[in-house]
Amino acid sequence: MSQVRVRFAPSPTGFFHIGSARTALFNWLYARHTGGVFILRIEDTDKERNSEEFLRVIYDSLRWLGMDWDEGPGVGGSFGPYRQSERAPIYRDYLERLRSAGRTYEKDGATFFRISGEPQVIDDAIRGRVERTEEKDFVIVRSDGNPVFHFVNVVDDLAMRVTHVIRGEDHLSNTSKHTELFRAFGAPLPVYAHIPLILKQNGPGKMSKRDQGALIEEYQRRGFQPEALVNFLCLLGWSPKNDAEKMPLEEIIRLFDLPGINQSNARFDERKLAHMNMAYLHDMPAARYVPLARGFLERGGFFGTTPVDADYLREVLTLCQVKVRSLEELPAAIGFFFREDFAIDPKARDKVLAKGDPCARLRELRAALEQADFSTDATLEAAVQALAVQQGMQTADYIHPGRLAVSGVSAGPTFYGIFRVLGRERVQRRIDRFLASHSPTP
RNA sequence: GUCCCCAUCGUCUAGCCCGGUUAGGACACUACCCUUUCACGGUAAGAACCGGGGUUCGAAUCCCCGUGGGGACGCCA
Repeated sequence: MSQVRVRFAPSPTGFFHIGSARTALFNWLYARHTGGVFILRIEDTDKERNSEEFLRVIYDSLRWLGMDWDEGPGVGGSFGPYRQSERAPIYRDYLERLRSAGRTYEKDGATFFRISGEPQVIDDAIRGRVERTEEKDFVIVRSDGNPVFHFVNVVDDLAMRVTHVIRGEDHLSNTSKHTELFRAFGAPLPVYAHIPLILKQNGPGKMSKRDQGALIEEYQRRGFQPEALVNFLCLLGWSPKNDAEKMPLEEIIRLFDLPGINQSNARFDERKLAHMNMAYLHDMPAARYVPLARGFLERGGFFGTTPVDADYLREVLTLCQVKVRSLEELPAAIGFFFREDFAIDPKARDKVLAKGDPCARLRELRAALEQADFSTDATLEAAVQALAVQQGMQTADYIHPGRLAVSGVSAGPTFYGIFRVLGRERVQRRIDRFLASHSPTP
């Protein structure tokens, strides 16, 4: 069989969303799996609703997710141009073929296609045999002279020698129009593969651009890993059948195939996506994680104009690496490492202050820290344990007020790690400040 | 309304094609362990074959009918 040629054909009429990304991904994966060609074609025949901004979002999102196209805008190819708005002469030629075959007629200024009315049968790669009979002639050229989706879609698939049409199930009912056209051109049908839809996580219906968590650029902005999103997305409607979930892209490409795609719609679950993203973050080597996190924080203006010490930042980031599900949680998680004016969580404070004599413990801790070895977590732990034994206290009696005094919250990375990274001077200063504002004594 | 597609834990799914499983995994949830926090990690528990008819010794698996869900019915794509 000849080389597989698939295409992703978005129209730039809105932001790029999860459903489109998954359709693109399945096409891309199939092309890479088979050694075929992945074509990007822009379906911009609706002049009213197109915008250059949306077009840019499509390119950016595809690139961000790592889906490179072999033919299409920017890279060219033998079957261009790849924007439908630039293919008018081709559509004229094909229209003429239909006209001379007596398959068109004019009405109200528009050009209609005369259907055969024969039952249209396809052998869908995912759904099997599907039969549907088209009942009405339909418009292929609007009265303003612009050709319509069904027509240009088929003409381009024909002209671009597309072998497999992998698209959402919402097109299944349209397929009878398309096969009518293919047959009118005397052309063989491509292989159709109608993939299940992604349903919104709350409420009925398929996911749309306006739904929570629907936009790809949103995940990019929030610091999700594109590999994690790709991994999550490929598992929505497809399974490697071996219980594997987190897989390297090469593995996904190797295992991906049309028969592995299931037939029922899948509901989007942001919690599972968050978990996948966390898994990617955790497994990332520091050499990659640190610059990535740093870049994200810089873009968000986290450091302001203050220069950061690279070594200190690396310590902070690696200490907190296992604490975040996505990079967007980073600023809140590491803020206290970079500023003295961090807020004290009132609930945590009330809880700590309610038990025993935390201020006395803090004074003891501060004094003990004078001699403590800050070089490793273990030496700090030993120092605090020795202090507890000496005072007849629990280490927890020091840990909880200590954590609150230096970070303002009750949760975070390991207590000793925070002290080690912050360093003696800063820890003592924060304890002093906490004591000054929270001691019951005058 | 007409037509098309689909149906396993709350969610994503394996198993179905080629009938015989304690119906498996993951997310989420719960408990315990670890860390005297939280998270991570570990262990355990709960949790599903939409309903009804067939076929069969035997049905999640094959067939039919319901029901439910989704989609399409534009001079949108």
